[in-house]
Amino acid sequence: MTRPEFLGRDSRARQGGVARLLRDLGDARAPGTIFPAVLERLGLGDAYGRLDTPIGPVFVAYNAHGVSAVRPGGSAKEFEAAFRTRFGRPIRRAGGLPAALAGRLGRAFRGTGRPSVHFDLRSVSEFERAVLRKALSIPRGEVRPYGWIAREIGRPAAARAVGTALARNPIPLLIPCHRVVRNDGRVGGYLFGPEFKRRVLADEGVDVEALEARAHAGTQYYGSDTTRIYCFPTCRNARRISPAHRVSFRSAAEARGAGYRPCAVCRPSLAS
DNA sequence: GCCATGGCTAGTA
DNA sequence: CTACTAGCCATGG
Repeated sequence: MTRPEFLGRDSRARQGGVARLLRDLGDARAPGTIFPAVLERLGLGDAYGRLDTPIGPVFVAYNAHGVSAVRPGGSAKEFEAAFRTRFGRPIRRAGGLPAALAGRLGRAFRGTGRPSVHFDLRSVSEFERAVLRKALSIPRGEVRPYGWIAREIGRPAAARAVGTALARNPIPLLIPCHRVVRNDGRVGGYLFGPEFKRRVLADEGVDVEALEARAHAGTQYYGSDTTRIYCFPTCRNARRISPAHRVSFRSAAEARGAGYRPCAVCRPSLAS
């Protein structure tokens, strides 16, 4: 049996004490009906609060392990119902979000400062965790294809499964599944609809029009004829290429054929 | 270039 | 085992 894994900088430190004890109880297969009740009694169950963000109000659920769920808009009742359906455990409304958490969340949603929010991803599979972790590495203002995530996590043929994994992202927006797009540059699907995805991306500074213009033109990569390196067009390096030195490629094969090598930052392709 | 269709894919309920 | 997908690629009009 594999140990649960958590994302976050000091996740190791969080595995001590009561949380550790309770998790071990979980490993010993404590009955699912008792386990949440114990957590609840110790104040370690899930609570949630509402938060205003640049893209509107969101509900955020959290517990001792970190943020467990996020959902934009809707009513408190809907959020509670969705949470219970998804996780099968109770949730209670917090009077207000703890000040420290509210501060971290505010910075995370605004994209300022270093990321400092922990996530509770105990309920997701190994594969989904790998996908979500990789999505987390896509910088604000940039996008990467589904197929890129698949390659990066060592499952180059699992692009479609990456889509289904992202569709089940329990913590959208904070884990930026909206930054994952189709290989041809089109925006692709989203939990809350493609329009919402476009809006969030635009809010982060992505030029969605340019994205689609490139899809239209069949441009997948930009290269610099001075460095002979090619990038995803939204890569921070690609954005520094002056128009005079910028070259468009329709495929990695074309770029390589022209003597260009992949950017080490955005890693547009790993093999051949 | 567009769109539709079908095959193929890997992971989940 | 079946029946789903926020995909991808090739093909044909």
